Amino acid sequence: MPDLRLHNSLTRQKERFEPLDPAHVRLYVCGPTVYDLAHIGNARPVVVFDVLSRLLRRLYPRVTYVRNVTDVDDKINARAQQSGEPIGAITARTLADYHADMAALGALPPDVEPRATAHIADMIAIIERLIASGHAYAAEGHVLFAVGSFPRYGALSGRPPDEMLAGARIEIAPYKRDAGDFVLWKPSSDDLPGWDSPWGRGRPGWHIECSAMSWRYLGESFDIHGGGADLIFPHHENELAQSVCAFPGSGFARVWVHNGMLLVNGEKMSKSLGNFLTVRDVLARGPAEAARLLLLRTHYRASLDFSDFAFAEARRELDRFYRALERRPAPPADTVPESVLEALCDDLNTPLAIARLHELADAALAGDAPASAALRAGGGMLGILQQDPSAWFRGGPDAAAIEARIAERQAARRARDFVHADAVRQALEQEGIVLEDGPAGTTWRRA
RNA sequence: GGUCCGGUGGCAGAGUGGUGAUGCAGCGGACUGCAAAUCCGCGUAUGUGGGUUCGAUUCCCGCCCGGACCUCCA
Repeated sequence: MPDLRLHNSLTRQKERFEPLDPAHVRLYVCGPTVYDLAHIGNARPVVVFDVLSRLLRRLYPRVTYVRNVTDVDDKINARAQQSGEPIGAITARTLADYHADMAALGALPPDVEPRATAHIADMIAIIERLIASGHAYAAEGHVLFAVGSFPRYGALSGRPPDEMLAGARIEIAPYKRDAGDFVLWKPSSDDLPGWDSPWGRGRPGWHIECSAMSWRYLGESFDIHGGGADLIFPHHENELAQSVCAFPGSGFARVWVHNGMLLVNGEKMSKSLGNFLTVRDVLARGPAEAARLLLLRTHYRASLDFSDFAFAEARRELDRFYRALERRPAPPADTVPESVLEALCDDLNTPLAIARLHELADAALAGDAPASAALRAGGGMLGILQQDPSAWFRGGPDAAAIEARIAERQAARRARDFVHADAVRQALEQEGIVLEDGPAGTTWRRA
């Protein structure tokens, strides 16, 4: 079994992964803020960390994967105000949609999916600890984290605190001691969600929930913290500062893993730019499995330019894999080939793992049944190639009607009426159905 | 402006201090009634200028280009 090596954003180096407790690996990933449909950029970390969790489960006896749900947030409040829909309804509906979309992309649910609103007491407990230890202060109903109290502030994002503020385009609230201080707790007016606290009725700042929920489910120190690269600053920097100051001596997350951004036409996909493509949009254009493969064809830390062309290409690649599986049916096997495991263990090199799958597909097409079994098992590590090839090629409605027309063509061919036979072929081709004549008869697939 | 990341064939995309993976597309051939698929074969790439080295795509420096973060963001 190869050693797992991961790139740690904290050290900016690839390091050998050594769990705090080899009997129990703990992973925390930042999840969605539930106010709108997930876009394909939101799906990238889900798919990436799904692969990481599958790999960890293969390598270690027990893994706890926590992914939070942010269900208290000013974007949610704004959405509710704008549409008139109650906050609870928005978050419940959006979370259900999120679950459906991520399941369609083949992502397994995390072990724990805690919601921020269910952990207000944990957040208050951490804030109290921070105040007691001099790392936070209350001012005008707010509680702020004092960045000056934490010398290592800026280490994760690589920004010395003073420089960090020079170009910041934020208006500095007058009650802040230091321009970089950030909100742990803020007051809520009556029309906004709020909870009673030692500082009055209010709601949490953005970062504190992750400190609270990771603490609650994984402890003061855990192994891996994941999320999008855009979260490094300020979210993860702040989270790290809060947690380490609240629990002195703890290391918080040992390894920080960040996925690169998804681009559309060379620009970052983001809600503010309005150029986002929802997972739904993507699923309407092609198979979910092709979307998943597309997300894994690029190394997770690199940026990935989403395009229809790449989506179609991913689909053709899957055609090849499923063709190999169909030609050489293999019993289910869960012996993941070493070549695939080795690629994944090298900082989750999914593009290389996919290249290794192609080697197996070649062997399977040449008649090697064990290679076919290995292909399916290796695909399983990536969360692909688990469906029946027949469903991949011929799934969907109208199968019976298509079969009937193929039979009609076969009759024509037997009668050597090739004009009629070709007319049927062409008609089906117009409908996106490709026929393949072989020694065992004619088979078909959707192009 | 500050910090960081990256520039590999037509496209996508890995690895590597010493003959440059893999896929898609393209071309030629085999196979096929015709196709499709498959198989065989072919071609084309390391942004740029220096440095280190016997040798650099790989390490170092400058430059150019692209992107991210510094504000909600996956």
